Amino acid sequence: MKLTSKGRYAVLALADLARFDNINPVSLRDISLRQGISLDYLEQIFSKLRKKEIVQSIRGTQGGYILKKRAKEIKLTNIFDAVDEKVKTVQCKKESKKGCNGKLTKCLTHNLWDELENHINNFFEEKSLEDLIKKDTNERRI
Amino acid sequence: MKLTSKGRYAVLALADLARFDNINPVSLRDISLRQGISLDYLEQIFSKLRKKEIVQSIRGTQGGYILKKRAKEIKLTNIFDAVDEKVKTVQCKKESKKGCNGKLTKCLTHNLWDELENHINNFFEEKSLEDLIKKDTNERRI
DNA sequence: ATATACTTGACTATTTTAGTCAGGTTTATA
DNA sequence: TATAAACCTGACTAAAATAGTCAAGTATAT
Ligand code: FES
Ligand code: FES
Repeated sequence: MKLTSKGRYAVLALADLARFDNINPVSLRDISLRQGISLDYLEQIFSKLRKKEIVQSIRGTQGGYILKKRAKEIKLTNIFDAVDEKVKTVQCKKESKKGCNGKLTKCLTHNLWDELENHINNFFEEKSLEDLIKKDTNERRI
Repeated sequence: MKLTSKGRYAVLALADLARFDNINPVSLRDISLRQGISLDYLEQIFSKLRKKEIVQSIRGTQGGYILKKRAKEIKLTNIFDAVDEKVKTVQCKKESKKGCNGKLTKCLTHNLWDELENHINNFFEEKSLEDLIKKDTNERRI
């Protein structure tokens, strides 16, 4: 059960962006250098973030990205949703009445995994980008 | 971020085992048939569970496995630990002082992922096998 | 003009997962 | 004591997912 680097990078890059956002657009090149993430990979990620209206792009020289919403309004849920990082604990299709291997009833552990999924998603619903940069500023990191 | 089937199967198989445990040893063949898990795969899993003293094997005809501890005392944590299903959210080594890409300080998101890891592990610490079969018996499933 | 920086889609190496397979050993029971 | 049920072990492998790379653009501030 692990977090993929796509999700991890998306949040990291946005946290970086959020810190410089108030001044100028931030170029992916800068984020790439500061955070050690491949530029090409960042582009893939930001393309998705833009489509979900989490960031806005500004083209041309001195261009870059800015947040499209306030940091407080961007929850981890929104970010993960944008980059298709999803939490999946059950094996069956959740909507279906059928169980794990096409059985007629849900398996012994179905409810447990469902609870787990909610438990994790709650965490993502609660945390916003703002929480991240607030905490960080206190500790003075780069 | 998803649960692997090794972890899912381990818990499912143990839940099945726990329900019949009071009478006779339960053979992997039975679990395999009831839960639709490959016998060979189950053997791999139970070998690990045995090494961590979660189950005990009884060889020969009419043999099988029984729980080595009370269902109440077997937490999901113990099961996941046995089968090497681990929660991994940070990219860096947790013990090390260094950050994500060998940087000198921890990255912007390190604390966040660490919180997440704890959040998930708390869930596993709280749930025992007993919780699972109790809940199930109420609902009469197979 | 031109360099900077966004944009897109296809492609690929690596790693992880989810098993399979073969060849054992042990022991209850007929 | 023969035999079949069931545990035991390690090596192997196909498929899926991940984590990128690469190529070929377009837009715009200076
Ligand atoms: S996880 Fe849903 S039925 Fe098994
Ligand atoms: S996750 Fe630990 S430093 Fe980035």
